[in-house]
Amino acid sequence: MGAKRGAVTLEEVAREAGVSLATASRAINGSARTVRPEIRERVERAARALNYTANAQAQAVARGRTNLVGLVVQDIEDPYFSSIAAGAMRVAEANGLMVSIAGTGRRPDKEIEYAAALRGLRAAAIVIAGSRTDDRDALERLGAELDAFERSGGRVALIGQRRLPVDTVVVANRAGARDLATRLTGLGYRSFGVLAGPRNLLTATDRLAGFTEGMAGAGITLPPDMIVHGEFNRDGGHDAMLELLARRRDVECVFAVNDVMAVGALAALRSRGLDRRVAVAGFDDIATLRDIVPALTTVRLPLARIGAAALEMVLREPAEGPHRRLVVRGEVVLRESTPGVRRG
Amino acid sequence: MGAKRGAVTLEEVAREAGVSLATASRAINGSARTVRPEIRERVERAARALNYTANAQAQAVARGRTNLVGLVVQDIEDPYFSSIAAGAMRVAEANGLMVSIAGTGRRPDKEIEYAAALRGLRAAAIVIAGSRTDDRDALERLGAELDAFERSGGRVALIGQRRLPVDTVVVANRAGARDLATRLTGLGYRSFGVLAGPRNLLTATDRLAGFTEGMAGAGITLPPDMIVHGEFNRDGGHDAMLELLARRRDVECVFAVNDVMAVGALAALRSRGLDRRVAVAGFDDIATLRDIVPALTTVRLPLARIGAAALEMVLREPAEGPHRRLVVRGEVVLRESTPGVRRG
DNA sequence: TTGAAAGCGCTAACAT
DNA sequence: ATGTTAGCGCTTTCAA
Repeated sequence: MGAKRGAVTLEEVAREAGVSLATASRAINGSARTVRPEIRERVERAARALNYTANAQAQAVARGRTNLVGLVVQDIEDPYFSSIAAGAMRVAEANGLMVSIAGTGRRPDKEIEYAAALRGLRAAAIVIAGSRTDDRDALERLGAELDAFERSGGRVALIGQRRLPVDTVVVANRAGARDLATRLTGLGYRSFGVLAGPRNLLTATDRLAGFTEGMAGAGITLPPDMIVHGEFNRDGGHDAMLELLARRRDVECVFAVNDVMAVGALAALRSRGLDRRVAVAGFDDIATLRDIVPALTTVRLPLARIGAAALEMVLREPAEGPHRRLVVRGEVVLRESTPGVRRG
Repeated sequence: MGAKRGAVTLEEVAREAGVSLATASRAINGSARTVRPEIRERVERAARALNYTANAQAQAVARGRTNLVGLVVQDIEDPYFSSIAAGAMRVAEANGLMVSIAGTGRRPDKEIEYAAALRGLRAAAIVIAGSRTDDRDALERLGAELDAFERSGGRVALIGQRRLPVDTVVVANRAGARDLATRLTGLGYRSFGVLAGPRNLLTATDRLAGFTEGMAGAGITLPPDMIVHGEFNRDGGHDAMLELLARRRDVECVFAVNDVMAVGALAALRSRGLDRRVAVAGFDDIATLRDIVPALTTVRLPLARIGAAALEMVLREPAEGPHRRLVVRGEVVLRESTPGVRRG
């Protein structure tokens, strides 16, 4: 069977069933009751016999639309993004869509490149998670590309990047960090350090800003030398923690702007024998890290729901007019890593 | 600009540049020096002016091939799979390919469904990670679908599923678990328990079998009631650990068939105050878990490399004849979670 | 209800 | 080197 090179085409199915191409198309992929049940049955049998699967590309060209959606993340290996992706993929599956994922490795240029590629694929929609640069130029070019994508008929949703005029799921990083600071000061901490991540990453800077605000609400100021910037990953947290310890030994509580960095910070503290003396808090509440010891105080983000919400938003008919904006708030979860200040 | 609905077509670019469709095609997407630099420049300028991006679907239909590869994983949120995906995506990017990812949620049917969808998309290749069921029927249907996919011109690589006649990256689960058992017995442990995962998951059963072999090599037999089956995730490890404790209190060392389960087991032990008394080992060496306390003894698998290797293998010209098979071995990493038996 | 035929946007012979 | 034209596999008018 299938001696011929290449895939079975609809024409072969039609011939096998003894009907026209058009009828075969209607019977298999077309709309409902325009074809007689008997014929339909015959066509379907032929299709099955030949193991026919419609060429989605050809359908896309003919129909002028695809069932492909694009998802752009920084790094699929990072649990933050893999959870978002999982949520988006569930929605895609529920809607019969295929998902094309691309990882940018945190290079803004790649985002633009992939957006263009997805425009080339005529993707129905594109969701970008993690475009959080504040680089004016890159942002502008991304905006232009997304604009072109929308004009060509696609829909766009961003996660977190509130500076572009498209549908957006906004994560309340600032508010979450503020709440966290409030709770931590409530626990009696007075001397804080922040492992702040990259300077040009909005997610990171928002969390830093929110935390500072929360501290201010308790009448505490964050000294500049208590802020250490670094990479947004485990090693970044580790190294920043060591740097902070080199600068100041009087820190009571450290806020790492994400959980993965917090884990690095804990490792650094452990290597110095300080893990019992310095409290650590993170952000995200990464599922894989919920069992670490000490259990990590953090701000829980419903990551999968965020990914799902972004795709759902973009799949709904566009609300012409202002772009939609869904704000997702995090919830502070206090755990053992911030036991509170012992008095006496 | 772009007042017209829909995307800019090559024809518009050609008209704008005052050349024929064919010339425009050659200048932009075609092979090299068949078009005069001057004209090429003119076409490129027109394309840029109109913000043209080739319709990849139409190209695919015309060329008879795509630059899309499919990746099927069980659950992208699971770090095991997200690392594999990251590796595959790196290779895809290096080769100018787009990656379509699908998650099956561990349902073999979904694997078949997605394979069919990818055949419909005329994907150049498809990599399936985690098809490890031993369900005869599902396996057969998957085999048939992959066969159809290959006959229609696509290439297939499997990760781990050695029972299907296609290119495969085989993870030496058995050997890894055997080595692990050998090392653990060498540490002085004599009484073992195994948190074995699902009965019908080959990855899990292979690891159990290998571990049993390794123990046998040290003259130890694994009593049937020391084996507890359960889910392949954190909760599965947690619950299985509790069940094991309910059955036997004399276990010295527990082997969880993957790291995520091991983390669950550690949590269970901790809840019983036994985390200092029972040693725990896992499998995979998940990056996100490398900093947990106690540091987890495990079998390191180069997951990203495995994903990369699978795609690379399938991208190379098919070695007609027997299907290729790349065996990846894991490496035992002893850490604090298995400190060894104290004598005296 | 069915079929013939004109596209969809692009590539690749085949001419010139 | 460039243009003409016939496809690629499918959908969708438009007739019948």
